[in-house]
Amino acid sequence: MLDLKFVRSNLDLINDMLKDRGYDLDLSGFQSLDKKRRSILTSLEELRYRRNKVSDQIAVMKKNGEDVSSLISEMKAVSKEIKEIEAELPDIMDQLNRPLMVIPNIPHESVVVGKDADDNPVIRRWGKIRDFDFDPLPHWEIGENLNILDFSRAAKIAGSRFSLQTGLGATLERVLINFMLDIHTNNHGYTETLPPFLVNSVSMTATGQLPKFREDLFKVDGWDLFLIPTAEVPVTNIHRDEILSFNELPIKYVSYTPCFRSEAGSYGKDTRGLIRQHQFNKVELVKFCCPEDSDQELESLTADAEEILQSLELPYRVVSLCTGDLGFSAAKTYDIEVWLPGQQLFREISSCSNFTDFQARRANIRFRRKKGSGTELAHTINGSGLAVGRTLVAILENYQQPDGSVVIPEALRPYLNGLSVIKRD
RNA sequence: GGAGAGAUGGCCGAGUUGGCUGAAGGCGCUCGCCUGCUAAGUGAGUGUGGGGCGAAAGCUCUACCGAGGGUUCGAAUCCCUCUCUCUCCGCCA
Repeated sequence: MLDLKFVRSNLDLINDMLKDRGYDLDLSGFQSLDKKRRSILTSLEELRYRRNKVSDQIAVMKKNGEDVSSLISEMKAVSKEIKEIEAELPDIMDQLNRPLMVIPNIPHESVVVGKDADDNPVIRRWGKIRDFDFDPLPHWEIGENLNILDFSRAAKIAGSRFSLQTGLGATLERVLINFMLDIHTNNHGYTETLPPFLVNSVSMTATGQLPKFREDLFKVDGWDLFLIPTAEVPVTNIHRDEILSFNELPIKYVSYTPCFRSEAGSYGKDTRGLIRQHQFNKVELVKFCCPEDSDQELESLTADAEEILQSLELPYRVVSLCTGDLGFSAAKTYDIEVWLPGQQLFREISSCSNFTDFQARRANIRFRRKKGSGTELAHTINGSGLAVGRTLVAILENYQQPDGSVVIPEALRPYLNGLSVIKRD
């Protein structure tokens, strides 16, 4: 959410921004509505002032045994008027908030103006793309051949877009989670957290999933609970409605959670394999920092995520999302895309974003530079470090051998009692 | 699921016959003084959101004592609903 005062006085800028992002939003009534809000507020507060004053007066007069009946009947009318004006306010606030809740964040000045993913500039590439002397298979064939991925039984248990991993397929997933958590806690200084996997609607609103993206979420019937689409939601909400102290910033959390997404609107897309699932595992990095540091903190968080791929020796590239591809809450986003030789494409494996104060304003996450000074909104940054299932996919496809076996990356072998290759049973 | 108790400022904790209590007192914290270090002592300050005025510092009004309603001229204090916490029982990993 953007600042009401900022929007009020920068409507032209906002409109240009919306056009760059490809949004169609009419904000023409905004200023007059806000003016109305303030005039209502002013008259309301004047009436309250009178009521407070006279009520005190009544107390004193009563003590002295004076007659207060005329004042009371007068105040009765004032109170009635206050109530009537108060009743108007929620509606006005709602009308003002509705556009405010659906205006996306303002892109960082470094973000390229563009239409869609084709306009995303590639920032850097890492690793050498392997030359295969055979036709590399997609991971679903590798996995089924090795008996570690079973999509048909997953469909029987839960339906499409679910997966069942067995034997080393399950172990590898678990080991990858540990591997990522170990690197981020030991080498990068993140604090590990294990949050609730279901959250209430207040939390979902604070991080921006609600009200705009309800159809992407799984809701628990009969409860005010949703399955989290990413650990970003519970972890960012750790500090909702808090005032952090300057010297504890930046706060850095790493969190493994399963993620649940309805993938509404993606029918027919990536229907095969582990790429687009209703449930998947992710290790998420979340930072809270002060405004002047957030650009740099995004860079370092992205580098922290990249280090996982480097350790696993998986080739990737980093792209910077253009205005048309940028997510709703983000001011700037780097997507890390891993190379998948079985499909001959780069596939997003991490999305690292600086939300500036956009999430913090909704979630009411502030900090104070020193005792007695005012509060400021913190900046929030997060990114995957990494999507676990897609990392497994990348390993299967990049490390596959002509005989159908898959070599285990060196860095993972200590986690697997030295196992160096997954072979057919 | 059943029975009971509670929710006040960064923390602890008063306030429950409704009215100078945005909130006593204590702790913590910040700034100053004093004591040649440390400890102790001492003075002052120390919530957030919103509105108005102001270039700013600031001044002023308003709201907030778990959340939302209600009663009343007036509510932290009374009534209702909800949420959360704690204790006991039941159940369970």
